[in-house]
Amino acid sequence: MPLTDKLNQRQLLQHTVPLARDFFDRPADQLAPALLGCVLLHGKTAGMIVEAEAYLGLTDVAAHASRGLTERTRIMFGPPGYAYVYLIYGMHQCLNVVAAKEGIPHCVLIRAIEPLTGLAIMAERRRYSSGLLPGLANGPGKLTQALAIERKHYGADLTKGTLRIRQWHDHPNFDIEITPRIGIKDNIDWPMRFIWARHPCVSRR
DNA sequence: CAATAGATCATCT
DNA sequence: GATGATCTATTGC
Repeated sequence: MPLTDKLNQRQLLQHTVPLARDFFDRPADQLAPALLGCVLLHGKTAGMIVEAEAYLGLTDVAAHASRGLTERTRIMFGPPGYAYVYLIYGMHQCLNVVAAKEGIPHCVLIRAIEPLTGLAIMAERRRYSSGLLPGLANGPGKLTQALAIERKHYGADLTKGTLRIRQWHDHPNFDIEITPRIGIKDNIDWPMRFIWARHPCVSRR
């Protein structure tokens, strides 16, 4: 049972518009819900963001940037709209979107997408053959592998280029559910995980 | 179904 | 030298 694209590349570009830099210029807890429903593209593959977590920089012990500026966290201290990509558990890449103004190291972790175009390419990259849509990119490590996002994309400009985020001309209507974040040890009760409510492609139902 | 072990390495202490 | 913003396979109920 091969997965079929919901849209082709032309239709996707026709129905979406680029995001300007100032779209990203807000605190992470406001950017995260705003990114739900937006489309993340890389080359011939793309998916709609359905789950994201906010990390609030210096005021958030769970955030990498809370312990200050290092070689790894440098990009978060710069202007918004750039990619913060890092390796976790020795094997998975995680994609974050830098939020807020220069000097304020907020970011949003993209945790799940609904695959829209290039599904066959994504399935091949993940060696995924179950034919079930939800499992293809419902997790931070799964989506980066499906979209071939790696550490070389650290610092990529997400407003343009091959790795980028666009917004629907007609933004979809949906409820947002907010829960605590996944997999962290500090600030575990903070409700900073934003989910497209009842969407099948969210991680950890 | 839920719980858990193991894989694996850049980054920071 | 320890530690993860994870995933998968496997075990056990």
